[in-house]
Amino acid sequence: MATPLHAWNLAPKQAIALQSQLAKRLELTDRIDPVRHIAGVDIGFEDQGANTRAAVVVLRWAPNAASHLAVVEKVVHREATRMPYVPGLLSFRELPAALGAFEKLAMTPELVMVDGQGIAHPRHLGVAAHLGLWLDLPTIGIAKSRLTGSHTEVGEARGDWVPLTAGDAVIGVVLRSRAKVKPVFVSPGHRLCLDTSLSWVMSCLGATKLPEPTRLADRLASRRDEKRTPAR
DNA sequence: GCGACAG
DNA sequence: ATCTTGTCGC
Repeated sequence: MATPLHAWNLAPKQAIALQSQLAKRLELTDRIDPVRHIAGVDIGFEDQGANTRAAVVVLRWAPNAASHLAVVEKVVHREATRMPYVPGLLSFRELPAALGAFEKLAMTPELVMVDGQGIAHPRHLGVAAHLGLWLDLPTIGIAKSRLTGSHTEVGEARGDWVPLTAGDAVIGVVLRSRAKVKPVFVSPGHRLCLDTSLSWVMSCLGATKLPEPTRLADRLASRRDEKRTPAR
């Protein structure tokens, strides 16, 4: 039978085929509404991996207001883990829970930043790209390490960056988001070009290496957060 | 055949 | 990702 247009519990071979099909639908040019809110998404695991914990944090984007980058909504969603971690197939493991979190979200952000790769993926469909297609929202992938592609050394000053390439194609940038700290890998997910993706990430940088949306989602998705905020 | 390999 | 304490440095 034909490969289903979408599904989560797929055998690796089917999942790979689906990624190649979905990648054809990606829009890598800007198609974004005026930004008022930016969401950060990240996934964590509990009970030795048996359960998946998805976190979405929405920040206000108002450059000239006191409420700039203030948190306006937070959501945590848990569900049983369905797939193991397989390099290149991360979205099949993390997206079900992420979508569950978005369903609980009261508002819709105009831009979404995801912890992981966008198109900087073997078949151009990293978690950020896959999520962008599913939600039909502009997404950007910010990964803490490299999955694929090659690059030269990055300058050590905050803001320095070099292109991440795969053959002749530029699939992302390696950005030194913080002086002397391991760089992050930025790549567009959906409905944005690389230049725009990079400028959004840079404009959301705070005092740490991760842009605020992703940093806060990271904290919420992590077990570390429970120690700060008693479970409930 | 031998590495590399987001979270 | 997760298991985990202290410790080096701005």
